[in-house]
Amino acid sequence: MTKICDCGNDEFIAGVKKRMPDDDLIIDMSDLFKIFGDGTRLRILIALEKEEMCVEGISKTVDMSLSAVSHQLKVLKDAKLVKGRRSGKQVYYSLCDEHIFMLLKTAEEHLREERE
Amino acid sequence: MTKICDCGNDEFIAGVKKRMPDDDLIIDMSDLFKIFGDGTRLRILIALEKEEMCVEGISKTVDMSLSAVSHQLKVLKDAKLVKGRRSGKQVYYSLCDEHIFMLLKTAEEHLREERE
DNA sequence: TAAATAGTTGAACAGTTGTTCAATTGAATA
DNA sequence: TATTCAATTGAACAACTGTTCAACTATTTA
Repeated sequence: MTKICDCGNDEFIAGVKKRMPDDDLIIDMSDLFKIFGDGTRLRILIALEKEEMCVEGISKTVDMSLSAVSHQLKVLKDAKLVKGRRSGKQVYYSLCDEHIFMLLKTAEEHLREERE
Repeated sequence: MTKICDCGNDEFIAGVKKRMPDDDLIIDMSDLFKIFGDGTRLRILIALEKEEMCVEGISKTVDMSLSAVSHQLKVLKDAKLVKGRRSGKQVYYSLCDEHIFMLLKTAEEHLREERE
């Protein structure tokens, strides 16, 4: 008979809702994570952390076709995660923001710890 | 005539490759990010950071059907991000690991900074 | 200017994902 | 025990995603 769960109480739910970040921020967050959530893109980002590279170099490093890499670079560029600078025939890509790399490091460390 | 890009040099590529994390880790990382890359799951995680809740409570908080929430809870449970404890008719869910929450906070802060 | 090289782009396709709906399970209560 | 409530599960379906292929653009070199 006793109500254990407070979830029937609308005020309780409203209280939790109020403490959540606003919807726009949550959408932005999940969009950002979505970008990291693909192996090819993640490998491109990690590769670019090591070296600035042209598309062909990235393609060889991550073992993906030139076209596939170029498509993903566009996604990363649109998300302002990488930038390209043209030099002659090549376009050299690098990370926009080293800052974003803390995210990847944090995830990496978490998983490493989880492993042993 | 001068070769500007070092990407034609196989040793250069091999060098970058060697400095990358191994494939398994990259797959684990992208799998983790994939989970955060969905708005419903992200909202569930953020809600559970605030309060332990039963499925109906979560469902009301994130404005999704009971079934949709339950399906996503299974994904989160399989990934060891949340755990459930049964108490009577209800199952109460909470975060497995507050540690993982640093990731979300890092992303949130990054986006907040980017905004203004 | 013509050819070659580096990269981009759009359409198409297969594979994956998330939600809904209906059926089902598990626990408490009448 | 039969009923009710809370949650889970599986199938189906639509929407989305990532790769490939072919065509195209931009820059350099012959």
